[in-house]
Amino acid sequence: MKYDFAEIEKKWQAVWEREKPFRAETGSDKPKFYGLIEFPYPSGQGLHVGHPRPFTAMDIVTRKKRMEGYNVLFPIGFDAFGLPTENYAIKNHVHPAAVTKQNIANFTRQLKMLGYGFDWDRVVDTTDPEYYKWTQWIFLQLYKHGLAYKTTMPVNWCTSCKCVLANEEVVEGVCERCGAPVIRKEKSQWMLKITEYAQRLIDDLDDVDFIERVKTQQRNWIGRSTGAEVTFKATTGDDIVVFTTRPDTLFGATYMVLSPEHALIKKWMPLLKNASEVQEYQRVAASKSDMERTELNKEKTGVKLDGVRGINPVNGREIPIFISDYVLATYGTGAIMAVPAHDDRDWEFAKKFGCEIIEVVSGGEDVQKAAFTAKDETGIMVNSEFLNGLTVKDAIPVITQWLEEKGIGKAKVNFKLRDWVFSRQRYWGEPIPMVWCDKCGWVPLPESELPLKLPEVDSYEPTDDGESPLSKMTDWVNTTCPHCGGPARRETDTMPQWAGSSWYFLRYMDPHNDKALASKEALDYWSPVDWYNGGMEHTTLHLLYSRFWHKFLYDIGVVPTKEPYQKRTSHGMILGEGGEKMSKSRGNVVNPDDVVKSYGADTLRLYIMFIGDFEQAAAWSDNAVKGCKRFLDRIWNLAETRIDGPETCSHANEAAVHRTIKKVGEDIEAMKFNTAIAAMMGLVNDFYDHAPSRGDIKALLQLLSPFAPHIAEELWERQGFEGCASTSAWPKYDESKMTESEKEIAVQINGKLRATATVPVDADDETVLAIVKAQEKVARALEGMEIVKSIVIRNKLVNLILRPAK
RNA sequence: GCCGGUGUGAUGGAAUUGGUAGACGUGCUUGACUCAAAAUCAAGUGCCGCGAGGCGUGCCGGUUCGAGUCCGGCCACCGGCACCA
Repeated sequence: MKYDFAEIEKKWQAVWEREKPFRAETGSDKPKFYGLIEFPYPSGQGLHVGHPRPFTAMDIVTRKKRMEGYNVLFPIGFDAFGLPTENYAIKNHVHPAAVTKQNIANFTRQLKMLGYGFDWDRVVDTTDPEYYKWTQWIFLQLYKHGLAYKTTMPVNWCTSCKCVLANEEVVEGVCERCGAPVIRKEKSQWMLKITEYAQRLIDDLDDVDFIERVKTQQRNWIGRSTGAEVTFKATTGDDIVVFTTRPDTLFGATYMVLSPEHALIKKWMPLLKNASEVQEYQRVAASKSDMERTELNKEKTGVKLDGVRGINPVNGREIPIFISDYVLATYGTGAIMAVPAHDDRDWEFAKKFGCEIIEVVSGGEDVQKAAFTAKDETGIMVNSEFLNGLTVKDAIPVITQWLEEKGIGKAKVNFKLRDWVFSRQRYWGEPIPMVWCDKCGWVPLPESELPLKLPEVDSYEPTDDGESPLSKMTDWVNTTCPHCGGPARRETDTMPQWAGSSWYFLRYMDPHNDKALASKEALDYWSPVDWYNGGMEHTTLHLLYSRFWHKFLYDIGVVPTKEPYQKRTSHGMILGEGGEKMSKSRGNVVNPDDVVKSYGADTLRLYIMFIGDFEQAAAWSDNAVKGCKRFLDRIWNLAETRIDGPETCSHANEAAVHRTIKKVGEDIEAMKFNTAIAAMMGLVNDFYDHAPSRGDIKALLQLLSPFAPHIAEELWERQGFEGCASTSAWPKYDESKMTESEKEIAVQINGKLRATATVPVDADDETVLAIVKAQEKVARALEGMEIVKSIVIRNKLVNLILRPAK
């Protein structure tokens, strides 16, 4: 009979649907294993072939863990709030909830079609009021602990989405999602104080097992720098506080620069002789978008304040003050001391504006020609009074202590990370459970009133004036103050998409709980997530946000661990046939439905794992898919009919079987799925040379089961093995059975490969050398030569170093 | 500019971590089966050379009996951050 994948896959999916072999049991005695994948956004296009890569990978890992005796939690859900659904709803005049329901049904069908061992009893949907009740609850806790606040500030505004974006959602000046330009807009926004957790978000990376590039990227984004805050006096008597990472260069500070938005400028304006010039510069700077401001980094601009000067606190020298947009209002104190001799940007500015350049670190080239920025031992302090002769490294603590003693400065740590802009002016998101009362200010909704449900509205259109569609719902907006009972208005902005995904992995632990986001028992049992695989694109978004929320929940005693995820890995993208990104416009999109129809889910699963290094991007190839189908066909041919005999390995295949068990097991743990599959292919090739025994086939089916579960189960049944392949015990290997009695080794002469020789395994050096020297090729090479040195590497090679005999 | 990564046949990619470079898959060539094709099975396939042999892991050098792997110096591409003081 032919391998009828369609029939087989249908059959086993029905069995799994009925018998639920992948259900996780909270509180079981077995060791627990919680494997997590990023839950998909249920878009109208359905599953993309990119999805099965991380999904299949974690399915394989968890299926193996289950076979190893773990109580596995491998859940799935839907991150269903978001703009594409809302936009689709607007365009087609349907309710976003209806669209969401439809899309989830389609995704569910596709995920089941691929045979994933999810626990389908734990599905979560972020748009379900029973779910977002708890998202709102967490927001209220953040508010009550002073970590949510509303403030008016310039924010990133996407001109196309008509919505505010978080800093993390702006990539190179454009919207991360739609690519439209982002401008700055002054708006009142809910903010979350992620900056309060900046240090811990960096520190605790040391305790988790994340791949290095994830850690580096997060550290980079949080952007910690150490230095000092120093107070300069102005000639007006005002304090100008600056932040510097190079307090050692303080004697070289020859001017100061304030950001155009700095508060002191307004105060000084009446004193300035060039006030109109300064105001004009401020106006131009304000009108620039972030993109313009950063793109225009070729030429520095600025204006000198005429009428106010600064005083360098280390030597009392009066120095000019400039305003320039190369100093950012949002970082440090919005003011800097400029040391042109040792900072490239300051140097460039000084050259243009004719500022003095004083060398205070020697060891570089002429500082009049270029700034000398080295911070290592190569530089020695000069022109710096009590710092002279010290290295930069040694000077920093000395000057910092001096500043502290004089009361004009102190050591300071700064972060690039900004607080999280948490409001969105859209409909399809969680309502923010806050009420504005003219008398009481912002008042949180009582927890008993959660969930605060989204009202039905006629139009989901975002408004051009930047107000949420909810603001037009006067019935909903107008309410009473929970505090004083007077008239009040609801907040009409909604939460960003990242809200629901910041804690969903907790809900999986106890998804139907209506008393808490999850029971203490479930949280204690399942926390933390043991292994979380997801995309690199979420490193400074979802991954960072959810670590922040989790730390907060830990602080208020809701969750038992400091970190949500013990291990984080990441997969590469699946590209189109030519190596280009898949897109509708290129016409190179591969639909999983089509692949499953032509080749079956098992082939797709196998191919997507065989396609290349899991962490690297890989291009789809229709031909290579066929190779995986061929592999399954060959297994089918071997095992379709029952092989009788004892369930032990055959003599001919024993070593290969044991080696493959070891290799596949280790490779799954290391996410080297491609080589695990290659090893199984090699074993099947061996079976074509030496017919497999009943035991040989059993081991193969068990190894195959996590990768291609349907065919493995079908053949398992046909062979009449006990139970199911997917619930059988993962096979064990025996190191002593892994090697044959003889081994082919390399024979080198003067380091060059000249022959090979077959020697008994673990033979002693003399025996090996005797065999090698007896080889014809070697004997010929030895003529007229003497052996200077013989190197024997056991079971690997022999290297003979020769020279002409005297 | 700073940080991280990658560079191996026609091609996707392997290489037990210093020990026979190219596993496994694709493609290609040849043979078997077939009227034929597809499918399948078998053999071959790094480059140059009829051959002996020589060359070969981005480039140049070094360490070593031995380097894809280690060290020094470059080049190219990809990703992150970026007037962050």
